[in-house]
Amino acid sequence: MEIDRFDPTPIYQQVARVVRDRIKAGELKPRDPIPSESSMVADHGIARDTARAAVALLREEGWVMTLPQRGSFVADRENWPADET
Amino acid sequence: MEIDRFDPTPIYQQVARVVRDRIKAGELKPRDPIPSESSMVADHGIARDTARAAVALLREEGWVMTLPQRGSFVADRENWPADET
DNA sequence: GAGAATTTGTACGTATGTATG
DNA sequence: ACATACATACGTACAAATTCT
Repeated sequence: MEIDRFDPTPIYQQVARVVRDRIKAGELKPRDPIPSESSMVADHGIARDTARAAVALLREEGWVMTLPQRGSFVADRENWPADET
Repeated sequence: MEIDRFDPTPIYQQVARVVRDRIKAGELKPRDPIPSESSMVADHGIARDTARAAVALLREEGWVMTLPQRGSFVADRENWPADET
């Protein structure tokens, strides 16, 4: 189970972790699109707010970049954070 | 009127501008609390989402800092942005 | 100390606008 | 015309920490 609602960790952080782990694992490569807000909502049964918060966190951490009206994409390796999570 | 719904500028940016202008004018000084989300909702007739977005913007710009469960406060002068707005 | 009020954090739902494919 | 995708904005609810009475 990727999202655990009994885990006190905020759901948006859990969702961010799922995506972050996929990036770290190389499953999602630089310039690949990450799941859209809508698909996160559908996949995890979460609210749009929560999906947006997850993406915002990943963006702040430097893992992804968002192009308005186009989507969010895995950042190029130069922009990846060293570790911090 | 401070908030103009016919102005295409996003409302959260208009609200942020109101607070930013009060800081610039010295009406709100470093370490002073800025209006709470609730009071912004009441004062401007906006949703809490919008108020939070305004505060988030001011925080990103460096004008204020937020202490969880306490409020948001005008940042110390050293942290004020040069201009950028 | 007890209880109420305040304030931010999180989360859900919904709708409209705008841009792109 | 239609589907996709993000941005903005409305509403609601509860939790946790702090502050006030």
